Amino acid sequence: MARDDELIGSDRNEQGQFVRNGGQRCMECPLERLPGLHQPLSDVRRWIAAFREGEMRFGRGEQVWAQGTRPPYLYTVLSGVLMRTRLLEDGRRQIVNFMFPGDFIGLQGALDGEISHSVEAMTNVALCAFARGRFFELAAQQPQLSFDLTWLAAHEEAALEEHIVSLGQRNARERMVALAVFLVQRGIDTGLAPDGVLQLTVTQSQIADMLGLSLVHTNRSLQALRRLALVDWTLTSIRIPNMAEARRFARLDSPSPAPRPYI
Amino acid sequence: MARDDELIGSDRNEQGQFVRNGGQRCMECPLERLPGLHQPLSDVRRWIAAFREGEMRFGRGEQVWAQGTRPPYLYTVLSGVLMRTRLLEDGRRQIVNFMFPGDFIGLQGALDGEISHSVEAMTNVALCAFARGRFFELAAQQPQLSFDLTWLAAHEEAALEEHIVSLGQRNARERMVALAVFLVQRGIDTGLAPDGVLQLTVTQSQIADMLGLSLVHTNRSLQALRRLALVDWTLTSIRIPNMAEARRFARLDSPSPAPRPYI
DNA sequence: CCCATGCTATGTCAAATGACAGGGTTTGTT
DNA sequence: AACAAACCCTGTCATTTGACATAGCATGGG
Repeated sequence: MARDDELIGSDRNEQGQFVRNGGQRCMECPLERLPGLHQPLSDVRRWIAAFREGEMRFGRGEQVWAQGTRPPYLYTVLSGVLMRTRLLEDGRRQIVNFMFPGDFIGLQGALDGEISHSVEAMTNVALCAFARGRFFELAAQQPQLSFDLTWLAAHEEAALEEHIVSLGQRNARERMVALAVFLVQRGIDTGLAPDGVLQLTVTQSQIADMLGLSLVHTNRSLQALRRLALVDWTLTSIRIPNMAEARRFARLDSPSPAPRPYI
Repeated sequence: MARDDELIGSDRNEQGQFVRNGGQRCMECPLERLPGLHQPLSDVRRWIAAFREGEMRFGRGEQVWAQGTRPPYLYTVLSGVLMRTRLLEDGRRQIVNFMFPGDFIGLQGALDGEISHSVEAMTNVALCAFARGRFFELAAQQPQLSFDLTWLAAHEEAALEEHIVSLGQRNARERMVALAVFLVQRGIDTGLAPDGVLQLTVTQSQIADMLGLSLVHTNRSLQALRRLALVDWTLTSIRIPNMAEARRFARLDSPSPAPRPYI
């Protein structure tokens, strides 16, 4: 997992560390090297560099956003993995989706007041921070970026759609395989799983909250999948011995190889 | 349900009727009167009028888009209700979401090649058709529209998020109530349920496919809700006697009253 | 070393949900 | 009247999933 230790910390927050900086570091953006991303043109990049406010860091388990609040910043994920969760009043929790490097956090926050979900870091993460108030400038001045943003929104929508299909139509084991395939694929695309094994700490309780299953049933299903040699999912890693077979088992379509833009 | 009979039909399709026209009818757009929509400025509207290609009509049950194809047009819903569905190879079907007047159909289609879902008319519908190929012009020339599009995408995302919470955390009855509240609320916002009762033909089999339940269990749960006087959902209408109580039962947040933009 | 903590595993029973089969009702057609 | 189609309802039984209780197993701190 992204281990970003050399913190240039300045402003201490109750959660997260803010690193104000003019943006010249954009020219050595960590997203440049990632296989699954397509790079912005250099003048667009200059504009992004001027737009950004600084960098933010959070440790595993820290909340980046809290449901029902009004976020001051929007972010692009520079490194690490986060999850988007929703809480019901009675304590039930649903994990809605995941964010990998290159993903944009905050469309909802940009346009509405309060956000309907929380965002929590699953690993140590580094985020590129933009001011929420200046969001409209982006659409007005940079049609390409606005287009990219719409692209990201549409693809996020497609991912949620897939998740809905899982929850609605697939049984416990199929759901797990579908989720594992999704995560590993995103890991490969963003350079977090170069060898096809995603090193990511996910507890069974988190898996349960993603898939809408009880903890116990999650445990049993994981064991079954391990026995079937379909998915080997431990606390710290996800391994899929045979990707094609896993896809077939969960009745997943073949992956779409389109490179993602980022901001 | 929208009964648009005075067809000025010209081009007969195997499904749907296309009405080519320059767009002067935009100035008497049926979306103008709807309570939940916020109207575009008049110069933006003129631009939309020039952008649009014509009008398309479909009857209940007809497919507007088929999963896996490459749609030539993008649409804004002028009247009627549609649903977005996904099919698994083995025949299982998941209904992903619904489209009401003012909704934009096609972000995914605009940006990718093939679309991952089908779109089917639940009533007779009229759609405003835009050419897919000219989509980028919109972002480049009309920042306000591009912004609105992003707004719609973000809110579609929020709706799917809510749906995921339902499927993942709520039991059968709660899911039904949540769905009923969602549909009736959208009906009220778009003028389809002025008296709080949504006149919309939905079969129990469709409800089952939205909620990820079996047909039989759907039937029983519907009856239970009728007995509890929470939701009275018949083949042709949805009535919620006490909205506040229904919301409490399904543990739904209060509705966000933000008016939607449209294109 | 002990202890606390957080996570995974297992057993037993109960509740929710699904599968199958069949009957009833409405509506439209001949 | 007869028929068919599409939908809704009900009974019975099987399967999946959840609830609760408990045990095991690492890891880290004193």
